[in-house]
Amino acid sequence: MAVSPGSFFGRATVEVARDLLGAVLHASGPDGQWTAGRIVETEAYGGQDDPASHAAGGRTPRSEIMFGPPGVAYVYLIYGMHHCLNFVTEAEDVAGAVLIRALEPVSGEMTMAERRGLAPCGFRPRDLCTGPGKLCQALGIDRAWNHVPVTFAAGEEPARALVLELSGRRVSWGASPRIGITRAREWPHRFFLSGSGHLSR
DNA sequence: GAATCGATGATCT
DNA sequence: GATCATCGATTCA
Repeated sequence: MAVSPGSFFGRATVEVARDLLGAVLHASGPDGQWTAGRIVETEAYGGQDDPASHAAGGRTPRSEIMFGPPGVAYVYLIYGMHHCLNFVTEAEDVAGAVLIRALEPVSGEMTMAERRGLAPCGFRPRDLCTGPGKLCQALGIDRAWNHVPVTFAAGEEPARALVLELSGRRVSWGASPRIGITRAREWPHRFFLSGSGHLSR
């Protein structure tokens, strides 16, 4: 793959959200355990022009990261108990981020189940990563991952590394309105792999 | 299977 | 003090 993380993520948020579909995300948790899943559902969030975005009100201490360099993780806590994983997009000083909504587990399912508090055997793979909060728990991601750079090849990092495998992406995707928000609901900024059995509800 | 509802804390006004 | 991009338990079917 010829592209760098900076050039891949430093594009229009909607394009990045669509191009992430089918890519495999590998993450090494705080315990050094690797897990991986295919990205099957994303949502694009913009800047001041997007009323549903954290950056809608301009730069604040929290949204500052969305204006920063592309290709890093943005993790925040929602409803007091769930983490959400985003990737920063667009050029520097332009706000944008892609929310990762659902994964199809590829490897490390046992580790995921353990982190999610599910039984070691008998759990359903569909219960592991079919939602933003669930996949963060399964991958061991919390706010300590803020600013973690996304790379395209495994490095030496023992823990809290994000490696994205862009090869082998599928092309059959769809778009729909975003989920669970109250503003700008009608924007078709949610993207998903057609026919995936691992989409969020 | 679908619908309802409460928990919970960082952030910003 | 209002907001919020969720989940899981519970209910009804």
